[in-house]
Amino acid sequence: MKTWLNLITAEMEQAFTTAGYDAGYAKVTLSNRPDLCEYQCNGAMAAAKAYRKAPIMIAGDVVAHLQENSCFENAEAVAPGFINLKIRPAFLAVFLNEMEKSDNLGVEKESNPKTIVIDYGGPNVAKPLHVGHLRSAIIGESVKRIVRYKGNEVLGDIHLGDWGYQMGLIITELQRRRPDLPYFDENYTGEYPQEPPFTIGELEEIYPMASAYAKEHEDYREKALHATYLLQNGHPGFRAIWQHIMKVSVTDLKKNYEKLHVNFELWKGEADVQKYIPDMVRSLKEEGYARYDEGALVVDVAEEEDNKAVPPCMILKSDGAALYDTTDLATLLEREKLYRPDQVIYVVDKRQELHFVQVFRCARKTGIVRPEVELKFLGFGTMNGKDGKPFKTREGGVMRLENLIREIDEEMWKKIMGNRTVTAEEARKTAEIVGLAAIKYGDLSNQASKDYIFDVDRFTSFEGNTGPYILYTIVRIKSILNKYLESGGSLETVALHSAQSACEKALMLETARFSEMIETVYEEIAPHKICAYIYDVANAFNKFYHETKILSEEDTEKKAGYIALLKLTKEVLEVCIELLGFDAPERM
RNA sequence: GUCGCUAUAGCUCAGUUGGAUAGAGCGACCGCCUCCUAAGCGGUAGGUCGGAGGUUCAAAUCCUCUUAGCGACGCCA
Repeated sequence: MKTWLNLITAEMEQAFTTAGYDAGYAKVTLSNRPDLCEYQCNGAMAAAKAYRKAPIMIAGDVVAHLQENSCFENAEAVAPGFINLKIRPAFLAVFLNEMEKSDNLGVEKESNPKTIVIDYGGPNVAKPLHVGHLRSAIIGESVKRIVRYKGNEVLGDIHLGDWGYQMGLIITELQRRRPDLPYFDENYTGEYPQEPPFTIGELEEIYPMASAYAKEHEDYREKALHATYLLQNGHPGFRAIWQHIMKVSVTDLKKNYEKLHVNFELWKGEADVQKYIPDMVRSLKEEGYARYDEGALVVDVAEEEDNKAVPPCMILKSDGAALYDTTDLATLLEREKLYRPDQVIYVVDKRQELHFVQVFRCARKTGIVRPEVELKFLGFGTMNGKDGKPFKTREGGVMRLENLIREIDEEMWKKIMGNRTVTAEEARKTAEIVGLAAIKYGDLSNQASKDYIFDVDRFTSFEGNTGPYILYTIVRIKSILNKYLESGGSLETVALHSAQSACEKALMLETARFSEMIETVYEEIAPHKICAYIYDVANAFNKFYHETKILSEEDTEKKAGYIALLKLTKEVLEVCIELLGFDAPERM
């Protein structure tokens, strides 16, 4: 099904063509002067130069050539050459009824579905999730849902940090506390225990303690580094501990991400790709891509057009150890091998951009990825506190994600209890649903690439452009539809009619934009445009609601038309919040 | 030092890829509940789009210069 804008542009193109002008000038856009018109076409002004004619002449010409019964109820040429357009209500109603009946509210699936891997999340095993992980999770999940909605095959990969120094630290600390464990007995030959020697609570206490201690004590640090080395080289006892750490930690991570409504198809990590590194390094050397520089093995990735120096991609440190360039290359290698993706999208802190430029270039140059694979870096900005500086706890420490969520839920709960008479238990559940919406909407309504200010008071507010306001609007619609059903109405038989009031038409025009909006969001990977859109829809609905008696409308035909419009509005809003990654409650 | 990003109302942000009088929300002020959730709706005040040039019928948007803030620049990830 064509998008609304394409549909009405097609009529304008037809008018341009019959008037003797290139159809390329016929693009119709949303009006920026709502007081004058609903849509406009500025093509006459662009065409003026090419045809050596006054723009107003062209505009008048085109208007005269519009078909008698076109989708435009009114078309007017205005100085210096604008064409102001008003939509014929009956035409709009027909479009919306078709949209309602179509499969995806009129959104076309990708004709050549791609296989896409999205790399987001990126938590470190054994370290608690903190606010720094929030943006990647929220944005990545939304991006995943958007590209999937368009019909692509999408794999979300959490890309765990599970192979680093933190593992050595934990092993070292565990050994200090419990040297009697079999993992540390070099002569031990039996099976290691099935049960992990720690709980998630202990693990979370061990890591920060060991990390701080190592900074103060050089010998301890050396030991942890050596333990890391032994682990990475297959020490059986340490491998067994590593397995325990992974199991305990991943279980906990799954629980936490679930709370955020973020889920991953792939729980791959750095450890999974270590096995590819030796062969990869060998072939990079053999094929002449890699060279030694100051003792380190590097691949040059600078290009002539660069106006800044792009340092080479480092494959091995001078001590022979791999580093993150290496791991990311090996990860691409594995993805090619296992999934053959058409596209890989990285949702990562924008400060890592240079690193990914290096990795992408190196992967292309050396043939680790096929030339046609699209590698995309989606950098996001920092989440700041009200003071404009990176978000911290009141004490100045790193804010744990759990605590942040708890704080928001608590705030939400207070507001719900203060305003409505619901049971405390229902309020708890609702607070969690609304709280998640508050956090996600607060994040996603900003452009991902920019830094933004995380303001609890503002995000949890029910007023203005917030998650709770959107949910409130949906709940209002649900409530009316439920009452309609209770009174014996059916949602199956209703159909939209031509708008009879300005606010009804405004709401219909907003809903009609849905598929066009999705196309833009998909092309630009811009979730914040979904937020801007649903805010417009919610405003249009609330105005309509305020001015229209729906359930008490006596003309049953008319009432059914209203109900159909509400139903469609609800569907649009629900698809949108689904793509943003949160749900609406039944009541609030 | 080099390169990049950002700068729009008191605050937080949009701005349909160059169009008409630059828009929202919050905060301030003023109205609207016998009525489907007032967690709503309407209105008033608030701007040299960081600054200076340029490109053209038209610039917040494109180009150059400039100021300020932030960030990245081989052996951490």
